[in-house]
Amino acid sequence: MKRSHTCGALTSEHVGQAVTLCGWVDTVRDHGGILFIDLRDRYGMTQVVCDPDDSAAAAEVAKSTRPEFVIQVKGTVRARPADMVNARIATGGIELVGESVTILNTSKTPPFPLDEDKAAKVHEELRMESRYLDLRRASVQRGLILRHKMAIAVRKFMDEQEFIEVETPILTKSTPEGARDYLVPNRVTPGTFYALPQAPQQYKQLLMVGGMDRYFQLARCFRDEDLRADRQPEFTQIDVEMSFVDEEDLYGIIDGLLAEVMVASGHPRPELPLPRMSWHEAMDRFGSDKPDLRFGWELTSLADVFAETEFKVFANVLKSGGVIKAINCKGQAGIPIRMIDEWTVLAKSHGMGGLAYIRVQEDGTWKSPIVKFFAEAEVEALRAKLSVEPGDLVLFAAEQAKNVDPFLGKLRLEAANHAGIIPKGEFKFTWVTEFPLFEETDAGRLVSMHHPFTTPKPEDVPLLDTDPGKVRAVAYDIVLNGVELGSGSIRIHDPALQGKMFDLLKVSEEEKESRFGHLLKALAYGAPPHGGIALGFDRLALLMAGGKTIRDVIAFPKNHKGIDLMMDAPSTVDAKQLHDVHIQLDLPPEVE
RNA sequence: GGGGUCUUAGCUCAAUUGGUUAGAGCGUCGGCCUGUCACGCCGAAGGUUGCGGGUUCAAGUCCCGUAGAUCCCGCCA
Repeated sequence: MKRSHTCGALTSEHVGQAVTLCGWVDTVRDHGGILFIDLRDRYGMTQVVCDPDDSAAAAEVAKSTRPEFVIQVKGTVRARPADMVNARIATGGIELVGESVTILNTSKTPPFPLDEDKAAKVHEELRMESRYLDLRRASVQRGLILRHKMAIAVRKFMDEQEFIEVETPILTKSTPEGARDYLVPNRVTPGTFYALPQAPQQYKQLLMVGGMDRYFQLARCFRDEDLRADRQPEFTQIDVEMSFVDEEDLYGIIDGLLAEVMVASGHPRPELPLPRMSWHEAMDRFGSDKPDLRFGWELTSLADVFAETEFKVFANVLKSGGVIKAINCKGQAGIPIRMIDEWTVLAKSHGMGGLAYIRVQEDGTWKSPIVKFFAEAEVEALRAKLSVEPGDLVLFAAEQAKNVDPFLGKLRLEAANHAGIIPKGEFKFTWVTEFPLFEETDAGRLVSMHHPFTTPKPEDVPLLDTDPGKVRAVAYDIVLNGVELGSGSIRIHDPALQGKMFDLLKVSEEEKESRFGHLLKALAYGAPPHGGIALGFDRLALLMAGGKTIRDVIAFPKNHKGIDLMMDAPSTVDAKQLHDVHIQLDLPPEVE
C-alpha cells in the first residue's frame, strides 16, 4: 500500500506514529522557510508541516507542489500546540511532520476553483465538462456517498423482507404508449430495433407469474422526453412487485422501506404508518395529486357561504355547477400588486375569469375589489370559515372544480414559495390513494391514468358499464414534500376484467396482441394476484440530500438537452457503423 | 414545439446617458517571508465583451439574427 492511513483518519491517538499519507494538495502555505500543505482525500484533510530544519529535502519537494498535485508524504504524527488547533477539521488536533515528500503526479491548474464556496457559484456547464474535478469536492462526494448508503439500506431491508433482486433486460421491446423509447438498431435482423426499457413493468409482472413472489430491483430506466431539473433521460427506480397482496401489504412494506432510507440518510425515522389521503381529498384540499403538507393554506370551499349571494360572478358560477374556493395566505397582505397581476395571468390561463382577492389591513379593514358586493352575513361567514385575521391575503377562484382545484393548487405553491414560508429540513410523506382509473383526453377518449393493468376498486366495477369516468383504481402514489416519489397499483389478474379494460380503452385485438400479447398469454397460466410500485431513486436521493437538482446526486449526469458535456455524447458515428446496423440517415435540412 | 433568464480575463463579477487605453477580487506566474490553516506583503502577465450583421462621428451598452447554458410550459402510461 502506498499509504498507511487516509487523510481523515489521524487523531491525537496516533501522535508519535510513523505514517504515510497520499492525497491531493488542497492548499500550500509557504512561509519562506516552514511550509504547510493541506492534504486532501475522500476521507478528509490533514495538515502536513515541512520544516527545512527537519528535512531540507522534503521541504524542497513540498515547495514545488501546486494545488491538485498528487503526493505521498511519509512522516511522524505530532500534536499541534494548543493555540494552533484547527477546530474546523476533524484532524485539526494533529499534524503530519513531513520527512519525505514524493510527487506522484502533477496537475494542470483546474479550469474552475475546487474550493467549496467558489465552486458552488461556477456555471454548472463548466463543472460538468470536467466532472471528474467537480467530483473531488466534498459536497459532491457527500451526495454520491448518501446515494450509496440509501442503496445499501434498500437492499438490506428488501432482503430482510424476502424480496429477491432480479435484473431485467436493458435491450427489450418497444412499447408505443407512454414515453418515447430510446431505440437500438439490431444488426442481425435488418430493420428491427430493441428499445431501452421505460420501466421493467411487464417483466416484473412476468416474474410474479413465474412465482418469484417478491421482486425488487434498483432498475435503470430510459425515457426520451424533454428534461427538467428533476428529470434525466436515464434514471433509477426502486422497482417492487409482490404476489398475494392487497394494497395494505404494499403500504406496509414501502412505509418500512422509506423509514430505513430516512435513517440511512441521517434523518429522523418517520412515524409509521405514513399518512394517507384519497386522490379526491388531495385535489379538494390541496389542488394537487402530490400535495405539499409542509404548510397549510388549504383550499376551502365557499359554496355554502355564497349560496344565496347577490354577487353575480359567484352566483353564476354556482348556478352552472361550478365551485367557489379560496386560500388564506396568512400574513401576506403586504404582497405587491404586481404579484397579484402576475397571478391573475395564471388564473386566466387556467380558465378563471380573473383573480379576486382580499388584503386585510393591520387595522382589520378589508381592501378588495369585490367585498363591496358581499352581504354583511357573507363577510362574517367568510371571516369565520377562513379564520381571516389582520395581515392575511385571501385569494379566490370561482369556476368548474376541474379548473379551480389545479389553479389554486398551483397558486398555493407559488404564493408559499414567494413568501418563503415552506420549512426546510422537514419531511412530510403522504400516500395518495384511490386514483381515478381513467382520464379523458381532449378528444373524449378514455386512457389509463396509471396503466391498463391497474385493477379497479371492486365496489366500483359495476360503474365500468355505466359511468367509467367515476371508477376508482387500486392505484396509489407516495408523495414527499410535494414531490411524487413513486407510483403503483394492484394489477388485474382476471382475464375477463382485463378484456373489459381493453374494450373501454378501445384497444384493438391487433394492438392487444402486438403490445401486450406475451403478458396476456402469461396471465392466462395461473397468474397470482399481484401488485407493486416503483419509486424514483434519484428523486428520493435528491430529497434526502436536500440538493437543488437531480444532477447533484448523479455521478455523471446529462444536461437539459440530454448531452453528456464531459463525454460529448451523443455523437455522430462513422459510415461503417451505420452500415452494419442497416441505418441510413435522413437528416433535417438545417443539420449539415 | 413555446416562454423567461443568462453569456465581459482561467473563475466570480463591475463598467454612469452610447464617449479616453474595458476594471476589481480570486486564481496563475515571479520575488520576499519560519506557525499558517481562504497565510501575509510586493510585482507581472492575462480580453475577438459568445458569434454574425446593423444603426452611429463613436457600441460591452441600442436594434436584428444566431449559438450555448439554465429554469418553466407542452411532454414524461
